[in-house]
Amino acid sequence: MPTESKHHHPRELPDPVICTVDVVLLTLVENALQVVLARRAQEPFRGLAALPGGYIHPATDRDARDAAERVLREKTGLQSPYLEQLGVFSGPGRDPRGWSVSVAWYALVPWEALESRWTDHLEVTSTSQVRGLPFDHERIVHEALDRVRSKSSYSSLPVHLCRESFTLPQLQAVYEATLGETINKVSFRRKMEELGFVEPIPGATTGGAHRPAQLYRLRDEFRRNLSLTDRGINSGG
Amino acid sequence: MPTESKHHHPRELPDPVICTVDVVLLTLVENALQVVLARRAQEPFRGLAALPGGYIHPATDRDARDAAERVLREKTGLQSPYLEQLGVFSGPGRDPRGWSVSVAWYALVPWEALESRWTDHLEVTSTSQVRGLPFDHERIVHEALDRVRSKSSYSSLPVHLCRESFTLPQLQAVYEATLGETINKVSFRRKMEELGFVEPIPGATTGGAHRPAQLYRLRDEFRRNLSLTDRGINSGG
DNA sequence: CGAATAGTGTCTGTAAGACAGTATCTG
DNA sequence: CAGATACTGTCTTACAGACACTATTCG
Repeated sequence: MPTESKHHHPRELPDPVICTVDVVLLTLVENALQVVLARRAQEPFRGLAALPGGYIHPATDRDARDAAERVLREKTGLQSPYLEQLGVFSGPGRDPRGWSVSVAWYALVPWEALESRWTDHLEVTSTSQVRGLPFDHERIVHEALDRVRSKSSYSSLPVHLCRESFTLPQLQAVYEATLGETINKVSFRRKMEELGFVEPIPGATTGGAHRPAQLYRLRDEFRRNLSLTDRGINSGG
Repeated sequence: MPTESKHHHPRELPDPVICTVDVVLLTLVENALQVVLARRAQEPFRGLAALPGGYIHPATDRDARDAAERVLREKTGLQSPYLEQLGVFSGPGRDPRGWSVSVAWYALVPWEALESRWTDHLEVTSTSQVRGLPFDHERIVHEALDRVRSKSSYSSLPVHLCRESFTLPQLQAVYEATLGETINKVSFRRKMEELGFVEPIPGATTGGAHRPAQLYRLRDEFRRNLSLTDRGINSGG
């Protein structure tokens, strides 16, 4: 990858670049998408709520994904949520410490996974009103939301916001929350059948008032890989 | 983004990370997708054909995209091809110099844009037989191909492999090349009408034998932004 | 039985693919 | 006019959305 044309001398390395990871951790509270923020323990922006992030540690991280998983673990205790790379945000101005590269990731977890390990340096904000974030974190959040919305329209992505077991009406509500629009019930169920990433849990149904609903679970093959369709789950992608 | 918990002392920075960009430059020769490789002028892997790449230069690059554009300019003379971020490839093993982060990009250009500035340190390889690339460049190429194929099925992406003016049958052939499958002619023309990213050039048609074809051009609004459809241009996404 | 939620049957409109037709050039 | 390529009209099929119907619980 290097290209400089100094001949015969040991070549100069360019100035070092600050290498970090940032994670947009999304969850659903009462069918509204929320971002999880962590109060910063260090400068810069100490005390401010920001995306969970940190330096890449070449000594211990196996790659950038590993760094993102470590950061998530350190700040939220989450072990292995659904995690996907969003992209790189870079430049001299985004971090006051200097020219930086941040590998941004987004993660989806059911609220219940967070609730148990909650600590007071964490907070949740509705995605519709994230404001005042340091660095370029607001831009990162918005790009993550765009990505999640777009992927939700043709994949099993939103299922990772659901608990271990869920009903189809619940899953539909989750899709509607991430897509920001209502979905036709019949079409939705047809699509879920076609995509085949959920399976009914034999004999398990919801209790409570009204007709009980069949409980479903994510099929194992789709824990790490999404199920995709080209024709779209809703009308407008 | 940093998280270490040293109190009151200036915190230790982690070891530096090698920061580079790599570009998967794609073009079409006789309706077959080709990758453009550059022979490496420097160690490691001096003399081997590899993806055009190089260090990020914090002193002069405004961001990673700027670095990728510079690298492309330096190695191929290309000024501003269609260029999109693919993602980050990282880890201790991919570069013999040490723990590295490469921001990978893919670019699409018409063959004619390259032909003129060709130099002997460049070579083209059919995407179906890229082999023996250093680093993890083979993986990067394959991910770029997946991405291009997938985006081609619902966007105007492939048009960037066409020259300034082109006919609809030519454009269809380009789509078929990137998708690797034939497309129904009527459906294709309906889709192009619907997507609306091309416009007929008034009065311009092809010469030569047979019925002349209407020449089209990319509409200005879609030079930097793709035109998207949710329903797919071909059958299988 | 009524309210409420879960789940299905079926009709209709829309959009994609197949196929065959018409159009326009060269030699 | 034959051959070749560009373009279009139209039929058929598949799928998405609308809507109404049935099913099953609780009180």
